[in-house]
Amino acid sequence: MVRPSKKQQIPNLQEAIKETAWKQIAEFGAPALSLRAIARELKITAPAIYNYFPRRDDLVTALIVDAYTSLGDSQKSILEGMSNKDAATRFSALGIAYRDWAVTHPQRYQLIFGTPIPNYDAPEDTTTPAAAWALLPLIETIQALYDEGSLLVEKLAKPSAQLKSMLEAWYQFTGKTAMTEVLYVAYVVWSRVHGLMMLELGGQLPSFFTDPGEIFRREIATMVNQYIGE
Amino acid sequence: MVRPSKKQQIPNLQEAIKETAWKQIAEFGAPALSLRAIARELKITAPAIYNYFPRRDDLVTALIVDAYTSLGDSQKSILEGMSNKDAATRFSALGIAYRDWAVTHPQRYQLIFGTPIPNYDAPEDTTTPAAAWALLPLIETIQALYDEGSLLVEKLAKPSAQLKSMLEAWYQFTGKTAMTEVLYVAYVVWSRVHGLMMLELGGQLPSFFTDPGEIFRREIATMVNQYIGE
DNA sequence: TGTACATCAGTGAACGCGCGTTCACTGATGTAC
DNA sequence: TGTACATCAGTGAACGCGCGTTCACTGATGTAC
Repeated sequence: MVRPSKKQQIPNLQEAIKETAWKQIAEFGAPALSLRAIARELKITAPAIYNYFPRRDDLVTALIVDAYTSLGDSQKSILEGMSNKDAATRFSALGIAYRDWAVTHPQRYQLIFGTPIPNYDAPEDTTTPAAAWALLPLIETIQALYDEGSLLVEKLAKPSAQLKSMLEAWYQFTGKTAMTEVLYVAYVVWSRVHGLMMLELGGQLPSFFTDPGEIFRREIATMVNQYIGE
Repeated sequence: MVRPSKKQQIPNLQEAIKETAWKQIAEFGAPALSLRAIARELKITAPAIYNYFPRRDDLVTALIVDAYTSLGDSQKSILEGMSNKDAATRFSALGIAYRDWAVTHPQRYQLIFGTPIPNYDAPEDTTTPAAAWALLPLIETIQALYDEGSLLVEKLAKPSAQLKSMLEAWYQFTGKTAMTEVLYVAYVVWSRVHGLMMLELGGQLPSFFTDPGEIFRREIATMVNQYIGE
């Protein structure tokens, strides 16, 4: 007969904490995340969490980094084995995958791109690289289009001096790996995709909005027509 | 000599409460809104607020409705006196005004279009009409373009059956005042504009992003080229 | 003009609650001899 | 194989705090006669 132990027996408690955190974020929203609620659900005491995350913010940071990494991985893996496909196809696949990831993990999406959690200060040195990682596949793909000459740069209006210097700074920031035109297109593409996702995930659309995915795919096609030639 | 009164003397306390609420939302974010904090700042006691807002959610609802109304008024007033201007000009002015409003009132923008407040349930019958009012000028303007034949509907790909029926439902919802093609374009336009604003207001852009407004104006111009002919 | 009374906006105390975090502890497990 | 000891993950009690909401009250103001 096994005596009930006073100690918990959850293997990999660190992961269990994060999983439970995601569950709660999904249910009550990121701003309502609470260590005590997590502990309650895991049937452990709140201070036990401190063995893995010294402060609440550290847990939030870990969740954010995980989310960025998960998105970045998903973007990256969709491109793998597609290098033989043409530019427009790769670009579209990236867009579709972006939405798929967001729809599958709406909480993760809201956490990294939605309204920031109150009283949480993101440590930039941890958070920014993770964010850059998530959006790198998009930039790289557009840069590849540029390199092969199928990005319709001549269609772009001449940027003002101020915009030019801003893009220049961004160019420096990327380690001169992505051209300013590429960065501009990437930003515009991302903003469009992001806008659609925020509307779709925000839960504020009227109930007759049954197929935001269709509109999303059409917008991707629009962008392909607009920015990709050949 | 005036004896100090035990009672407060704030004229129009209702408005003062809302103003203070906005101030706090701006500073700490909407999810951190607290009646006690508002009372503290106004130097009144918390229960006094209950004379004006029976529950915390009622205050939040009032703020949301005010925000929608404010945006709608701003959109509407920008169109006034512009009926003699051409379609593209009116459309652009609406877009620029949208951003101006959002930049001037970032908290209001986040409250109505950002991540919803946890533990707050919006009363749809109050909130939805206000939201519709805010976006009406955009829809009306695009409908006017459609009516005068300058909306490039032939450029739009044929919608799938599902998208068609969804737009049909929306058409019914507007009281058959806006055509399905108009609604589609309005949604796409709104999503683009919304995406740019969320990125700009989210505060998550790197510091070298000095001029998101320029990109915004270029996107408006892009949309004019894309959707408006003649 | 002066008094008695009703109204009602704001007060102050209290409620029950959940939160993040600290602290000394316990008891199961692994290690050394 | 058996004992002594160190390690350390998780416990339980406690802290100080802020929250939304309730309640009986007070006292300034307006109204009726």
